[in-house]
Amino acid sequence: MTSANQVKKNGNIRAKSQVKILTAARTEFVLQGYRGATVQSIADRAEMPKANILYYFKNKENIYHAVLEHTLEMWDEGIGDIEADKGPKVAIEKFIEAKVRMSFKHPEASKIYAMEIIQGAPHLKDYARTYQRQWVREKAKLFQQWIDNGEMANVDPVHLIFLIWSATQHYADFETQILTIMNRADFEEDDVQQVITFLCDIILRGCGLIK
Amino acid sequence: MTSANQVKKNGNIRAKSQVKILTAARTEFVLQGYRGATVQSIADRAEMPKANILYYFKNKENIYHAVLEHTLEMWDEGIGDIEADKGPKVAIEKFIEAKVRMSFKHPEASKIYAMEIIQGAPHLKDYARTYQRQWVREKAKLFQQWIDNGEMANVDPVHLIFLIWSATQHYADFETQILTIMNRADFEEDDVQQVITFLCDIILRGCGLIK
DNA sequence: ATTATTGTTAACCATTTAGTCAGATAGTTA
DNA sequence: TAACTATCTGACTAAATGGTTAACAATAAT
Repeated sequence: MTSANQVKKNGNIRAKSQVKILTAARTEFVLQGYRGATVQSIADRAEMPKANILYYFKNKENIYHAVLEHTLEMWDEGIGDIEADKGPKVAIEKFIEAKVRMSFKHPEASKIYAMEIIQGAPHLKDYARTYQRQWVREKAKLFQQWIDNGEMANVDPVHLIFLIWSATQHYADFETQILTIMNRADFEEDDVQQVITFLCDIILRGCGLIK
Repeated sequence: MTSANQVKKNGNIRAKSQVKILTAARTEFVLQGYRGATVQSIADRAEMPKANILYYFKNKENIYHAVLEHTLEMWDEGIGDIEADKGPKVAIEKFIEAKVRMSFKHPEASKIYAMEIIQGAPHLKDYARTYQRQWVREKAKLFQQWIDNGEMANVDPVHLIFLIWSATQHYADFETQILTIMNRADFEEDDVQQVITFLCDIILRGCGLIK
């Protein structure tokens, strides 16, 4: 057996175990918070002995860091960028759609991030924060150009970004409440589409981009 | 000394201690979550011995319940109702303003509520949930009437309520992130006013209520 | 076949934590 | 003053928790 295959086989067990652990951990961290999630509860959910968990991750904090990192990566990827070349209407539409789909597809990711921020982002490194500031600055500048060109109404670009973030993430973070209010057990594709339509409609009109 | 005064004096110590404890507890619960906040940490913040805390509240869960209850009461009061008699424009304006002011004035209240919902509302009794469903139904009906009368654009009333909730509460829950992005240490009255203006502007236009 | 590496697990330990309790102190009433 | 009640607090306990260790099992390399 070649060296490459060997690494792959070992790596497989390792990778599979880690995924299993991180999946269980993500759920526990959402359900119980950082302190409330115990290594034992993660082990139970992953159906492994506790010691096995600590064989793959040195300690609880490392598990959390891995979960957080994975979450942020996925979030970044899934949302991608705002496409500047097709004008504000398409840009905002695409962005809202991406964020709404992300919220319905991976609510736990949004929840973990939300809890982290609510508690004052104690585990988030500075680079994550400054990176975000940079991102917002950049996009705000883009919106401002469209405003200056008369392509959209004169609304504060930074607050517009906050509005889109909050309105879309709400469906992930407040899932429980929304399901209760709508008297539903689960969301379906129709619901997702309806939210996208609603938000695009109202925000685009709010920005003077339709009608 | 009369019996009334006696009760008042005893009640004063009791009441004052309880307020001190609940204030400290609220902060700890926001910062560390339910499990992360220890009775000792609450005691430290309240500058009392731990045993004294447990003299006034039978156990940790009782402290949390008291915090939660107080939070919900305050939230209800502060927001009040949607005033139906002056039409949709004024109603939405007033509602947004009340919610934004609340978010900036009592961010911890919103944060505790948000964390509770994110984790699946494990401590929230059914009455709180069904009460909310009732509230939303009622207000949605009101919006629907305005829509049917041609007084505002045809937007989904329930999602409109979600939008206003999310957009306003965002400034409380994501305080940390927003301050970082805006590169500020604190919010000032001007910021509050700006948010109110921005949100009213964009949402009212989104509902076809201005321009 | 033997050795080395990787994975698995029960048993154990030190520390933290919620909650108890008995006794001290201060304030109130008769 | 004496009895009574509310407040306060250090010292304690039982359970839970994060993490270690040492022995064992499976797999791969030589």
